[in-house]
Amino acid sequence: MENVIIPCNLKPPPVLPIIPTKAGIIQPSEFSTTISFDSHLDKLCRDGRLSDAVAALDAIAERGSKVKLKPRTYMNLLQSCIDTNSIELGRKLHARMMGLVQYVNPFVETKLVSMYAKCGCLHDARRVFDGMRERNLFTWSAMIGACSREQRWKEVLKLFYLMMGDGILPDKFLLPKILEACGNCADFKTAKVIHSMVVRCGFCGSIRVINSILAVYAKCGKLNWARRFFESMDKRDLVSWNAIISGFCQNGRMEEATRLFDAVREEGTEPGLVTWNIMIASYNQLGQTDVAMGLMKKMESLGIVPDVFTWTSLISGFAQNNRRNQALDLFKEMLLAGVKPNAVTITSAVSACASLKSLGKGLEIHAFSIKIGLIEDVLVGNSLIDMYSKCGELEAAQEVFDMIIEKDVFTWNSLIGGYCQAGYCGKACELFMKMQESDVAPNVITWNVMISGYIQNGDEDEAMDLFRRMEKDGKVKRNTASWNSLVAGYLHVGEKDKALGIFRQMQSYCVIPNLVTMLSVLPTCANLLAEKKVREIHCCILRRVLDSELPVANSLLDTYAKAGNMTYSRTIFDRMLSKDIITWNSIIAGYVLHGFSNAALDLFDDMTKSGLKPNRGTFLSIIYSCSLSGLVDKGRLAFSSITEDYNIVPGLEHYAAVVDLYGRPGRLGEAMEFIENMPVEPDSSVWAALLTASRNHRNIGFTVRALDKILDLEPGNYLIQRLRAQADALVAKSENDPKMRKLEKENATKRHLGRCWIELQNRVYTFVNGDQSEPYLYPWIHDIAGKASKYGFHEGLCIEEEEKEEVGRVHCEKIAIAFALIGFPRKAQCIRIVKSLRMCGNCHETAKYISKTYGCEIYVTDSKCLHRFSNGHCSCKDYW
DNA sequence: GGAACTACGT
Repeated sequence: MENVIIPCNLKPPPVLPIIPTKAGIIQPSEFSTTISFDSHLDKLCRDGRLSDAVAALDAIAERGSKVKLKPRTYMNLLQSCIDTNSIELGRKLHARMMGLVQYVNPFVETKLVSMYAKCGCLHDARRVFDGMRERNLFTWSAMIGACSREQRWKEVLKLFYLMMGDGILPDKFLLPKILEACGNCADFKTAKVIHSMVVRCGFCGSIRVINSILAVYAKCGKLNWARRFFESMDKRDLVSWNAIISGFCQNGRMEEATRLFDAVREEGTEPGLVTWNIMIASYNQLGQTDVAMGLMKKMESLGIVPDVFTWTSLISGFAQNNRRNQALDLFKEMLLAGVKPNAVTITSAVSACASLKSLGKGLEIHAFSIKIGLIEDVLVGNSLIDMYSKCGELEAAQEVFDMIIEKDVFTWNSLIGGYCQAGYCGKACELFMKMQESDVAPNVITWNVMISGYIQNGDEDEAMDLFRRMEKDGKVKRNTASWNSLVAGYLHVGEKDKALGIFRQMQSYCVIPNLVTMLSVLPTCANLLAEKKVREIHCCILRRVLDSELPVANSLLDTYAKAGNMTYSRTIFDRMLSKDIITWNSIIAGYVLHGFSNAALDLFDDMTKSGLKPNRGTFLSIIYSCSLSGLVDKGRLAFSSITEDYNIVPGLEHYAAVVDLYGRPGRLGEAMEFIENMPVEPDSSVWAALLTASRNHRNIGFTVRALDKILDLEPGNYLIQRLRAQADALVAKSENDPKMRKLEKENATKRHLGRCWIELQNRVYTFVNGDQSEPYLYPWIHDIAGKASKYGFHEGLCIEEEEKEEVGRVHCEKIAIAFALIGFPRKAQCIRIVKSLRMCGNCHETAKYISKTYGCEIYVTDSKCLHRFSNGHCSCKDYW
């Protein structure tokens, strides 16, 4: 601002009194000229004394004087209110006018509408507008302009039709706004109406109107219309090019967009900053952030300086493509380049911090946004609330919430969600109540957030109550996400069956499940008992055409593998058009699970040939495949290449896999040496791998060492205590060890852990060791077990997880197999059993024998691994 | 009195 120098010898001008002594008449002694009350008020306005002018009006009205002012005076007063953004004075003025103006003047009323509209009081503008008897083009323009500023596009279109009904046509200034609304509502019909109107009324001369029409066609995805229109244009400017390029970009047709981008030059125009921005933003949205980055470099080399749009779209592109740290680096770079971020930029950067749960960086940007005066922005505030909630800093989130003056539904939802996530349902509920009293109504998301908050914190009743009430009390229609909240909530608290129940119910209510539903429900079926359920869900996925969604296909193939159906898993894999690292890892892990190590290794080769980089999960499967195939050296090589070639720090799971690798062929010494040289402290999974190895190779010394190490780490582990006692008994060569008896007495409740489940004809049956529910099975069991032991049973180190089988205490999996084969009306071809403990050697041999003599496949998942018995062999190669 | 093409959060 310039400094105004006031000469010191000059007296300040006389100050106008608020009201002349007699209404409307000015005392000649006070003023050089006689002026009317109208001009008195005008002068007050011009001098910036708007409040005095209003006070004068007030005073006059209080005296009861009937003053008739010129409409022009009111308009000037209102215009001053607009210029100085003085909404309170404007309201006062409005109230006075109601009493003072004898006749309704559409011009004054229009001014009122535009005052309210410009000050953001859409409601009041609408009230005045609705009360008007006569509206002119200005009136409609003011109202439509206000709605368009507030992005209330549907209202804009409604107003447009009303206006046409009144016989008033929009002019070339109003048309672009209405067309913008058409674009945002995808209202192609109205756009066509306007197009023909423009042609008929001769507005074709306005390039802005023409560009707007082009933009609507492009935005509505009517690219052929847009192209034809574009080609028919007599005159095109850069904006026209931008509009058509943007249309192709938004519909993902990047090739055509690029061709058009090149065509700009051919026409002799240079692509401008906006043109580049459109291309850059599109590549970002498509996840091709590197291409976008390259474009920015190219644009800079051509001398075009990236602006806040360029930077912001790159930052949000990186943030949304799991490259949040780079997004924040870009943010810094932008500041260094001297480009001032705006609310959208800050929002993107803060949301990157939120996903990173990086409180430090979030705080920095919070402080920065205060510095540059963006803290009151609702967008910035909302993202900060989200960031603080995700970082568990609810007090800070609350503080930001309290600071936001004009809260929107996101503001409320973010904080409510934050409290729910942190488990403070009471606090969330309090806010939920307050929100209902505020002028922001809870939307379906608010209700869903509350529901999932309650259910994840174990308050099922309250959640169901909200779920029932939302439609009636909340006047909010339930959506798929509402049902998903219930499904995910039950899963969160481990209630798989209830989650599946909700899934079924949702289908009976004809609610269409979506990707999220499938991704929640599928993993619940990742076991041998649920194979049929997986097929059921698979059908549902096909019906909803969700099989083309990569995450769904990945989850489906993974679940099939875990449910024991490798054939379907492979079919899905083969039919997938695009595959990512998760796809490959899932199928490879599936083959390892089923003991097909060669298939796993072959797929690993295919995967690396396709150019994908293996990650930790891939390597884990590969080491286990090598272990299964006895390829110790190859396995060791794979383990070394984790660090050497891929720069990944191996996890404990990788170390355990290497112990398994040495352990299988009985290279126990090397396994032990490997453990001793580990750079990290081995955990019980590493020792458990050694335990398995030493048990399988009947090395009592190593067995005891491994058991002792595990007991150090998990002193309360009953199973390990039992095995340890058995080992002592074995060393003492006494079958009747007192320690063992003491242990079993103390843990009487834990003893009957031998339990298994089997699914037959859509029903799951449970059996415990020595189960007497089907006594007629026993003769068959004893007969088969006898034959099986002759067939090839060799005693291992007799340390088993459950008590020895005696007469009348047959292990449950034998009973289950017998039930499936002879107890059930239809003989099963494929038997699927889940067992709580590790199978004993005898049951394992029996299962192998049965698979050969009965020609069936038997799948047993025990606490160690999946056993697939077929034709007398087991997928674990007798090492488990 | 005023306009077209570009970036965004649960």
